[in-house]
Amino acid sequence: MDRRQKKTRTAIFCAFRALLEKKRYDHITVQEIIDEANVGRSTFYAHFETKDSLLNAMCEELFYHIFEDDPCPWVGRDNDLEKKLSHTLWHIRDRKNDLSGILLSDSGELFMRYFKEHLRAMFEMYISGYKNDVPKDFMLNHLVGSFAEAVLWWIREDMKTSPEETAGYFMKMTKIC
Amino acid sequence: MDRRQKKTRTAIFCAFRALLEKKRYDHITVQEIIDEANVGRSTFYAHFETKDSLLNAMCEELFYHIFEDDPCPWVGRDNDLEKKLSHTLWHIRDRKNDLSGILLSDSGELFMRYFKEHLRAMFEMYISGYKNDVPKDFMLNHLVGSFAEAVLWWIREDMKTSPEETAGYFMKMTKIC
DNA sequence: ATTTAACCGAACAACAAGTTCGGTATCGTA
DNA sequence: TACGATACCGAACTTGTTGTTCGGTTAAAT
Repeated sequence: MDRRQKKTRTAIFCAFRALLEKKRYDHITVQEIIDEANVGRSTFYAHFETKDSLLNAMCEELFYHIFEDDPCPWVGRDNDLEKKLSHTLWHIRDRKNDLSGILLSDSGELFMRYFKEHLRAMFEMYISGYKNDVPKDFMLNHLVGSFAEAVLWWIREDMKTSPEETAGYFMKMTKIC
Repeated sequence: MDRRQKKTRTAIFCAFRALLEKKRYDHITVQEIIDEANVGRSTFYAHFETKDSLLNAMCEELFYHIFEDDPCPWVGRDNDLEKKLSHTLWHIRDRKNDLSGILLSDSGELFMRYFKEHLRAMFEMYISGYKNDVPKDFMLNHLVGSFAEAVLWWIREDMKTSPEETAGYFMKMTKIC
């Protein structure tokens, strides 16, 4: 990939992130993005079809690193949920700078959607063998929703507690062990 | 309030809801709303400053009925969380027609934000006396997030299970009793 | 050094937001 | 029933956004 392309792409991503911390997604204009990024109008549209495409592309790059870059060292070894969650939190901390701004922004829900999709896949694998009288997808929604909340809390607290401690809080609130 | 105003207001609300089931909030134009509602352009702006104002107004009307219309018959009597939650679910079921479309829509997160605000106030009251080594606001986020997920699941299932049964599922996943 | 490809930016058409205003229809009330 | 108030209508207009086009410029790759 051409150096210029990478430069433009990251400039647009950075500008977009910076703007998201200031205002809501649907109030941001392409004009503002290219001004902030110092990029020509036609260049923007050479990279992304629309503002929505930009959103998608950024989410994919962002969450790829957290969930798919690393082949889950605990899968197949043991089935300790707390360990898995800590592991995930470590990855999230690695991406702190990229993540915290947008997840805490006015439009955080947009990114949360992608985040939850990945979480869902993770928990799905874990609870496949679990048995109680609560419907499977109820459990899944519950775990995904509450863990996502935990991550948000953690970011808001500037990640002062350790990944292990934070995962511990989650386990202490959840009846599944 | 003038009959004509009420008529216009509800026509706009209905149109807005109908459109939300078809497309995302930020892709809906004022033009589409007034076409769907059969209302003049200037009339729309006489009622609402912007599309965002419309969103706010609709949320307020919607969640008012669920959370504030009824003076919480259980407050001060006992402290049974499960009862409180069932009670809330009954109210939600009353508003099923107005709620389900928008909460399941592409822009459901927008409404969820309001919904969670109310849930937060509700849980806050409940856990004020509760003690364990998990931070208070972590607990609050956890409960709000996971109960919101429970409601979404319930709506998606077309509310086939009873409010009591559904609240029971929630309690079975939550370590707080 | 040369070729290839990305970037620039001005100009443009299509469309959306929000305002204004004179005219019409409907409401609440006497 | 009549009358005054007021809500609604809709066309026209300004301003701002989107997405495209194209000829010229700059920088990467080899």
